[in-house]
Amino acid sequence: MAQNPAYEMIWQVVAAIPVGKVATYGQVAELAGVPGAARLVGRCLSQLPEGSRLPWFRVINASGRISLPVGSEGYHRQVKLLQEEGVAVLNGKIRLADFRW
DNA sequence: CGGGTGACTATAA
DNA sequence: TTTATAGCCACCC
Repeated sequence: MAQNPAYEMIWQVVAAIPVGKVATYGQVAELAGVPGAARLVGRCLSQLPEGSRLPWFRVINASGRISLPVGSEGYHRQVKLLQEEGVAVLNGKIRLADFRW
């Protein structure tokens, strides 16, 4: 899929996010060694195959919200998966205590 | 090399 | 709190 090292790093970082916690795109980018490339992270996740084991749902934007269109299938799935891990999602916002920061 | 794009961000109004 | 704007980075024509 990605021959590009940045993508592999991103996947590695996302896979390292602990269960029950979330991280922002910007933070993932930084930890992946490509600070400032938050958009790259989003691009990377958007291209993930559906059956991927990557915990993509643990990645949210800097506002503590899900970056998928509200009401979309992906949005709904992300909320469900997060709540199943104990991450509180109220009014579309992830509880601050669930962030890694 | 130039221009458009996106699951982003920070800042200003 | 919401909307605009302007940077951001890598990718793809």
